[in-house]
Amino acid sequence: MTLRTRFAPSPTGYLHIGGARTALYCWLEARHRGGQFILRVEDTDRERSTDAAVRAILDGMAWLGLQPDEGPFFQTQRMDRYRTVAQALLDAGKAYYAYESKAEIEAMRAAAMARGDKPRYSGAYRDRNEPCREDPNRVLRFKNPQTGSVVFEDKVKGRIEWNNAELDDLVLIRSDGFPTYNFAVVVDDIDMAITEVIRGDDHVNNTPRQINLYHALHADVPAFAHLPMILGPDGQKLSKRHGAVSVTQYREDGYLPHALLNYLVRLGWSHGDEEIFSIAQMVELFDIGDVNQSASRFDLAKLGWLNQQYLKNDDPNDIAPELVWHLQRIGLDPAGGPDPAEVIVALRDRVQTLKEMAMRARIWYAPIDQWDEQAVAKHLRAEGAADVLRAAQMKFAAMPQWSPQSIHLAIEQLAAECNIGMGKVAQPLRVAITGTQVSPSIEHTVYLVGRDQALRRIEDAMAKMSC
RNA sequence: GCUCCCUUCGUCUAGUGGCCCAGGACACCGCCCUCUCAAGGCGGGAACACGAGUUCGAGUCUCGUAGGGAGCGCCA
Repeated sequence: MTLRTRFAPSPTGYLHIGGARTALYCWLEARHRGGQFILRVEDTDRERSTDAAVRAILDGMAWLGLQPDEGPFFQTQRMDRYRTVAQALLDAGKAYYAYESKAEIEAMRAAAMARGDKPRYSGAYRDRNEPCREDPNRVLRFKNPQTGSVVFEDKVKGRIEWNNAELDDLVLIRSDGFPTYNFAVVVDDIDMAITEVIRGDDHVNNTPRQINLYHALHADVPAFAHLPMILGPDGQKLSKRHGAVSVTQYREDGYLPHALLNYLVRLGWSHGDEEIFSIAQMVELFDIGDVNQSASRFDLAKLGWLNQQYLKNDDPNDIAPELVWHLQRIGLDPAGGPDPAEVIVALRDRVQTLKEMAMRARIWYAPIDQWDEQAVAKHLRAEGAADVLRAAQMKFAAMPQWSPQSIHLAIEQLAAECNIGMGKVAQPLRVAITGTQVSPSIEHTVYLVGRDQALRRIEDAMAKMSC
């Protein structure tokens, strides 16, 4: 039997970091073992599910490159199937109707708590064998075994044993006729032939009752792997407070999908001392059984470092479209300036994100809009700066070829001729070209702005100096 | 309250009884390089939650304590 995993988000919001890692692990496990990865949308909560959320999840997965082999399937389209299975369970005497109102159940829970038990349903209708009747409170409940225990070998957490006495008779079909989560998942996972259920460890508690359902339905029980949570930097549950939680927000913040994937795969899993993994390596090395058991915190600094690694090592031409996207986002016209791939090479040692890169690239795509007056005072109004700029301007105008190498040579010559250090040439030039005292190497700064623009900006700077 | 899960540097982790007076990475600090800012190179500080037990020997096995988390829904 081939291995099949599934990612089963509920469309009540965007794809968040925790969900993305679950999806990644499901996808990797399937790829690693030559199996299939299925996407199923758990939208039985009609109040909170939205089409926009479905789209957001699909977009997030597409951006990350986690394409499902099958799906998306939607639970709302399988209602008949759940009802059929529920009926079968009822006919087999493994389920029964119960008619308590919500208030009565509340009272039951309170009473159990008062006794020091966990709040649970009493099973009052379990053995009454009453004839079925119409009632707004009618739900179908599962006859959970009352004795013995459920044992399963979790691929991440190890052996987990649960006493059936701890479990109450869960609702299968709600009073509105819709299936509950625990019932729908089991039916779906059976129908979709899922062999390995990988999900967040907030589901461990559901697993024993689901296993009992598998047994009642005479189905093979899949393997389970429960992933520890991802916490915010402060150790608290990840939330909007912590900045970006949505995967698409990471695109907007300038991260490469590969970097995010790499960060996520290392959060809870490792392979010796390795930090950087190509997608192919992840697929080759990942094993769900090697995943850690404890929760981990999200560390933006490390993601930033990883992102820069990819910025530095990927082919600039591959990254260029992403940079163009960011340039346009901040209102810059990529056509009105240098080749984005060359910009990437000039800036990738200096920034961690494409968003920062786009902002720093402004100097080449737009005129100087604001002068750093401190820089002007220090470098432009300095002794001899005017002569240096004039000389540079002449050299630049006369150069047969416009390239970083030739510019570098020209500046070196100029420094030698005037018998001054590189700094005395580079800094005034930098301020003239960019309006600030921080930019990439001077030859790239000058080169990327283009010859015409360089000559013009030097001219403007000299005009500024004299007034 | 009850049940279940978790616990190695600030963070992510290596470690499957001797190779560990605990290794790597990020972050931090220092030095070098240097036209600014970076990147890079070199170096530094920094952890086995606590207590018993098993063993010749424990980060590694067992039990307990403390701390953290999850679940206990006609939510998923």
